[in-house]
Amino acid sequence: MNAEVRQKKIEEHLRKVEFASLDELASLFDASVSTVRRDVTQLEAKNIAKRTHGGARMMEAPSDEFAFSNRDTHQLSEKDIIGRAVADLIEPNQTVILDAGTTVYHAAKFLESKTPHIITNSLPVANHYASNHLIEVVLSGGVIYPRLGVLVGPLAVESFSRMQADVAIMGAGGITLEGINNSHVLLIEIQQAMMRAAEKVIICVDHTKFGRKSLNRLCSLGQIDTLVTDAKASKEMIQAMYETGLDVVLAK
Amino acid sequence: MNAEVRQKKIEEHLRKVEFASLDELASLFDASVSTVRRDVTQLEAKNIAKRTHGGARMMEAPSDEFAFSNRDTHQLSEKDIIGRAVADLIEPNQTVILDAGTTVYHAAKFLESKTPHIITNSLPVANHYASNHLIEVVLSGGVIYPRLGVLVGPLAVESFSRMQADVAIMGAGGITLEGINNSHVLLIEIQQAMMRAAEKVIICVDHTKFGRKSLNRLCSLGQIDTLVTDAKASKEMIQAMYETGLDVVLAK
DNA sequence: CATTTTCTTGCAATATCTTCCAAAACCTTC
DNA sequence: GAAGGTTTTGGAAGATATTGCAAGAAAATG
Repeated sequence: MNAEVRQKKIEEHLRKVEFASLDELASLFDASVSTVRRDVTQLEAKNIAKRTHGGARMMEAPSDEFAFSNRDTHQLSEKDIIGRAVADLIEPNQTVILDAGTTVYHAAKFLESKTPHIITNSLPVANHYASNHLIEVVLSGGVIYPRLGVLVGPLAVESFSRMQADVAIMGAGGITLEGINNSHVLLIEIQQAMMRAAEKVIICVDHTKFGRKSLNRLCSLGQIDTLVTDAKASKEMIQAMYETGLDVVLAK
Repeated sequence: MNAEVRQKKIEEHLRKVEFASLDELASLFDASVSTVRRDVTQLEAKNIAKRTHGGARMMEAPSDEFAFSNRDTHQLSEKDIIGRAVADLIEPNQTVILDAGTTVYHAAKFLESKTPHIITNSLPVANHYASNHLIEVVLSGGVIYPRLGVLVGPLAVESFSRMQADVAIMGAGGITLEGINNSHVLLIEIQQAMMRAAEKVIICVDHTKFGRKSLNRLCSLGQIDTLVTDAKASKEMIQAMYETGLDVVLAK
């Protein structure tokens, strides 16, 4: 079997089972353990999977965890750094749309001092401000998508189509020179409504999202105003994006 | 079994049972006590669990951070009794509107087995079901009213004016023979929209609400179908209400 | 305070990983 | 299609990580 095909199959399988041992993968796709180990190593380089001792785990975009009980403290601080940089871009008392990405959630934590008006479809963000009397939070309606705590569906889209905001702060599943992607179809429509409702669009992603293509296209780079990421992001891609006229902010 | 898989399973198990002994974990996942001890140590390092002598405890007890949920602990068991009685009135798979009252919140906890479709403007109710894949929850839009975690305002009213449901379960600030009252002006409009959206209206109040007049009138007794309360409620008033044709349920 | 349970530490057995190499498959060029 | 080179594959050897066990230390129990 072709290496590329095999890796694709491994990826598919991991998407289904989340974990798999190398033995399991080897027998499943009729290759030696050495071979699937190499495959998984390559998948890891592409940020698709994560190698573990004896197996591999799907690299679910960390934005997929509603609980935000993030295990990876290393990346958590990175997201905090990005979050702080995003908050620096916001003027006091602006109306800000926040989407449901984890990176965006971390940005939300640093917005408090700007006393913004917040519009969001993220339950975690809403909960974070729910007991704060000083900050007005508007929650869009919608169906709760369990794992993420995001409000989705027509009600959510329609809510945003009638809003007006100064800035939209959004996450993404992946970013390439061709545009921005998100792995969840349901979120695309909402994010597009958010973009229409806001005068300025800020995308914040950590470096692992660079070069990563997800299934669904959100928009081209020309449709956003500012990109905020951390210093580990690929220098070449950042340079190339900067040359397209995009305002790129490297956090910290 | 893979170490990572095992730790994931331990985490899941702990999320369910909150506490677990090392022996229990060891036999459950077919590993030695030493191994699960090391696992739990790692989970502790990631701030997921806390080690105790002989076992492990989940780090974050799922708690509701909203004011009302711990405000009245003295009547908590009474509200639970009412809540159970309300849940008994619901058929499986019905579409149920839940408002943001504390008594209603307690009813929500007992609805799980009916796999209802839930429509609500209460953040605590939404959070309660947010991670449950089996139950569909629609959250209305609106502005968050901080202390209570209720969604209010035109967006909320409008959301409900476009919904259709089998039952609406609502709380109240006070109830007399002349009708039902609520102290929060903002909620009245929403509750009226809820009533219009539902075929059947259930009001649940504990006995302290009887004879209590609040500032704002919600509706007359004729506009609701069922009243659920506890056994300490005034016998005379209940008898009088029963004679008007209202279906009164005494919980317990 | 003695007994029991659990914890820590060190160690040996096992499993897995890395690195290297040779065989096989594939590609290029003639 | 043959010759020569490149890539991929499977496996072996030593390095590393994980696991289970045992003995002494620490903590809980009554």
